[in-house]
Amino acid sequence: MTYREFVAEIMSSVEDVYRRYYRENRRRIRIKKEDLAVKNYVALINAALRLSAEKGFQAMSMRDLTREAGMSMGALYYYFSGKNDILALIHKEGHKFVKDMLLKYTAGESGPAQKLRTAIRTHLYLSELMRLWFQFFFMETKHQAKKDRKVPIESELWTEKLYMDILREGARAGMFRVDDPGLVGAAIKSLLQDWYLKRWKYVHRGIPIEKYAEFVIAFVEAYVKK
Amino acid sequence: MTYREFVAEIMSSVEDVYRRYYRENRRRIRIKKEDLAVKNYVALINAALRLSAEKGFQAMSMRDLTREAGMSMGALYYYFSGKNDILALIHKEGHKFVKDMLLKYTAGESGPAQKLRTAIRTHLYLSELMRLWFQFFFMETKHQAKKDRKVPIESELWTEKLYMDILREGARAGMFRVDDPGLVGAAIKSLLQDWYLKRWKYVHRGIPIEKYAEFVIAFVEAYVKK
DNA sequence: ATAAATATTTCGAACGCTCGATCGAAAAAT
DNA sequence: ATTTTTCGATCGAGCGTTCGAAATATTTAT
Repeated sequence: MTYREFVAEIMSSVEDVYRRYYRENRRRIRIKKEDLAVKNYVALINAALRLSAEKGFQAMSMRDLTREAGMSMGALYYYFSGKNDILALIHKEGHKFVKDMLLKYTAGESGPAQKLRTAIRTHLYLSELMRLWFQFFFMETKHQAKKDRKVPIESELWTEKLYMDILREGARAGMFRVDDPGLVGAAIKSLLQDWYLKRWKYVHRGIPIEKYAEFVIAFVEAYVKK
Repeated sequence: MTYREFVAEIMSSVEDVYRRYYRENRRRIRIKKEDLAVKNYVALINAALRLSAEKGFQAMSMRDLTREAGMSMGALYYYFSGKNDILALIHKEGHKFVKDMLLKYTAGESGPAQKLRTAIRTHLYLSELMRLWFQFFFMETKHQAKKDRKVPIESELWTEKLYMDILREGARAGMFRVDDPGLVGAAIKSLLQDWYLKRWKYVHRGIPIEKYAEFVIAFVEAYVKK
């Protein structure tokens, strides 16, 4: 599957993220009309992700955000009851979306070899489609209060476990040789992360995402192949 | 070489970093006594690195810094003419130190195979010894003005070139099979980075640094081995 | 050797500014 | 007529930086 095909398939599910957030938090949210809320959450989160990528979430002021989203301070506080709500939305809904998509795409595969390839490819494609989200996950996690670090840490461990389970399954089936699935799982995550954390490097060298996916798969398989 | 041995060898060179900074910037710096300056730069940068790791450089206030270093606001501004000077010191002197050490340790090795192993091990050990520096390099680069991103970007590309050159040398000597040394170099950097960016994971699992070094070397060699 | 004079360093209050958040009034939708 | 949403001025707190006075260290004069 090429990246283009992947995007075409998945694009429609994106707005659902905001609709679910609105429905789950109706009581807190002062806006009553769902469609209006969803429309403005899309604009606000896109603006917040853009500004956070530029200067960091901390350095982004609520005034910056209103300017970027074309909204006043007063209106903004009808959608979020504070700056921290924005951070929480991105982390919580974002990680849930990633998890759902990874599960959906890997569930269809039969053998561990093919499952490993599909997981890597889907994960990489997702990180490209949601580039600003992934960058946000990483950059804006470190310096949070303990309780706000829970979601990102659990998500990190969950995806790593996804890879570990595939590797173990392959080892049981006699297809892989894996002495330490934990280290290999961490290595896969690290290689995938490099694509969006050092994006400027790969863009500058003109490396297409499909080629990078092939490279990561080959790199990992060289180590686990019997 | 174990990590302990490496630390014992290198520790003494650390204070030199501050002494050189002071001598090269004497004109700007309002403190006249070199030893006093060096002593307080050590305390100030250590405090700045600790606070930056905790809450990020942006979120660290100059008042936080004076509290952590046991110094008043007025005194602080005798050592730095602004918050940005602190950032610049860490980036510039830090990267220079890393480069010097990598060169020093890899220069001694003869063949490309041994050179690759030594580079990986030295790089990893350095990142552990200077953990807060490396974390700072990564976290505090993204959101800087263009001109302040130059040093980190050049350093990233320099170390990657170090690996690329070793890989090419090995390919010429017929010892390695490397189709794309750029991608392999980037992958090595990514794996090394994971050690200090996701340190909590490795600490939590009780993986010693020597074991991780062996893993990275084995992982890379499995791919480049003919 | 000691006191006076000078140079160096430290101190914390104060300044101007921007921040996140609030609020009552205006506008728009129902 | 009522509800819902938007607006931008306003608040107190905290920011980076400055500054004149106090404290300390060093040099000079006696």
